[in-house]
Amino acid sequence: MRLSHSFGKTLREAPAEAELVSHQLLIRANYIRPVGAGMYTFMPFGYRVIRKIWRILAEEMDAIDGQEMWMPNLNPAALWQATGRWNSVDVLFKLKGNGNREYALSATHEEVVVDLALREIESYRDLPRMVYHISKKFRDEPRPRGGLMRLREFIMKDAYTLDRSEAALDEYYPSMIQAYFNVFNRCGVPTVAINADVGAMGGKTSQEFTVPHPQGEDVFIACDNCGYAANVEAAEFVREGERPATLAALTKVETPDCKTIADVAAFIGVPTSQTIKAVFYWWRPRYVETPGEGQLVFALVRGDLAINDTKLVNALGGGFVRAATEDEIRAVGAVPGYASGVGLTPAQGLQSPGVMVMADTSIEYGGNYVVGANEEPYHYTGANYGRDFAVSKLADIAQADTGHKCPVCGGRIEAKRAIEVGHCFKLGTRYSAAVNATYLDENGQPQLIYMGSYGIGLDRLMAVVVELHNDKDGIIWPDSVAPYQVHLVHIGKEGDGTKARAEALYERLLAAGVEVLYDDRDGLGAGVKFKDADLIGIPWRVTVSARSLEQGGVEVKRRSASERQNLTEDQLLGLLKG
RNA sequence: CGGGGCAUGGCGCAGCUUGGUAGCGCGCUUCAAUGGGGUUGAAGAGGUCGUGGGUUCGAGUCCCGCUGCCCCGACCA
Repeated sequence: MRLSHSFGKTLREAPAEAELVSHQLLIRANYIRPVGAGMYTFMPFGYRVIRKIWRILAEEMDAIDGQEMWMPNLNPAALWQATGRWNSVDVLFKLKGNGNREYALSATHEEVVVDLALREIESYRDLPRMVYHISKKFRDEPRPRGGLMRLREFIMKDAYTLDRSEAALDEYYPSMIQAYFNVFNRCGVPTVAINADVGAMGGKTSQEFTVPHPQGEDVFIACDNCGYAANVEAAEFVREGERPATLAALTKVETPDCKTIADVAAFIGVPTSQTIKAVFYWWRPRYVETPGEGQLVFALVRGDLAINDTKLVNALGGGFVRAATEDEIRAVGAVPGYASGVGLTPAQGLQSPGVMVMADTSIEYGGNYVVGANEEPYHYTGANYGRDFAVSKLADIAQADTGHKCPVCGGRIEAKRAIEVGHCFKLGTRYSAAVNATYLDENGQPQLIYMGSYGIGLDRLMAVVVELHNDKDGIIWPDSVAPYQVHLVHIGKEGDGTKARAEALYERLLAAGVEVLYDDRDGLGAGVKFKDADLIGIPWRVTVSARSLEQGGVEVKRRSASERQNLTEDQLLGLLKG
């Protein structure tokens, strides 16, 4: 490619709104251009990087018996209604065609795949199968951000496995995990696989592939001692503390202006771990909030811990929660700031009368608590679980954090930020059951197909590569995903004969099958061309100039290194081919 | 959805406090010089100041509405 013919150009300054390094560099170096919030055009260089990642993905998927196909991005509403996700996936883009026909833009492709499986898979002889495709996904994200990090329209490799049984899926699963590590390693992105919440995907378990990064959106828990790693939405930890030997009497004390745990603990003179925090949520079964649907959920956790919403939802068996309003709280007889389970009658379940009181198991690891009196401005001291208040359900709903005890080895865990670049889900029969996708086993009996789904966002992966591979001058692409292998730079003035030599080398490299970006622009100083080369970040820089010719040929420099060496053209070809 | 910020030429910004018909750097065009780290000089092109309304003799500037974009949070397959 001749730079003199390339579409678009590099920018000296990035747009002010670009904050992430990858965002700034990808725009400055002419890889991407913004179109709207969460929408980007991949310029020619950028698209070449996407194609490189594409090829790596295809190779790794093919290596584990994957078959690449291509599914539509426009889906009939019926497909999504059949699995129940038409109304439960909040980020689903919905649109209407002529008349009343409704469609969804593909947010993912479980629906299409399970519908295909329903039609194509008849016998156990048709299993197992693995199909994948690389195409656009559309999600109405409330807040796109970070350039390519979170988009409304993005490119995803999504693979789907169809198996006879859970055991068969379990057997295959590790090869997919390995393929994922291969993909990320080949792209120069070392990842950590962590246990994660399955979220709206449904299913049993999932592994998230993340890259530790200070500006990542995910928080995960890691144990340096044993290697335990999990997303905070799923991370477990050991509750520490003991029940006191003697239980104090329940005593009401006046606590003026004590609306937070810290206030109360300081006022009474106890550690926060000797208090119980009460948090109110409004739970509803579907994302869409309908008046009259849903109910208040009262969540309790020991005062030194915090509640994790996702864990709470899982403990409730699904649905959605938001913070309850003050009116909703008062309606059940609790007082915001002075609330506790004392005096409340816990419901047996979501459908039963009474107040749903969810408590973290941590309240069992302590006692003689300071809790709200449900009366302003009073708290109780000496409150004990079981004697003074009851709960609907004890569950693991507290968020693990730095300093807590590892559930595996008892070591100290740490909370870290990370970017999620891939996710593997064991879906089980979540989708096949919804549409009754079955096969006939050896006995002629219909059995549900076991599914798995496995995604990698190409755009986000590209951004992460840049986050990990750059310096003050620009991008430093790993060879595997670089848009070109060689950045050929010509420096010289008209009539000095250098241009002809550069042109000849360009033709020779092309003939040898080398991917070359050739800076053939006339009249530019060496500084401009070198700055652009550094910004664009192609692995090899090859310079043809009067100086290089005097020294016998071409000057060769790795983008990642500072040394330069002079080689003959033959040596250069040998280097690139070797 | 809650909080904050921004919107002036392709990009980065000034002008707004105190209303008087828009300016700087980069980039772009032309010419000349330079020719190994965003080089230099000269001459140019390019903006109904996001949008709708209001106040005013007069609005980029003041007031109200809307839209878009960015950041934090919520949310997030």
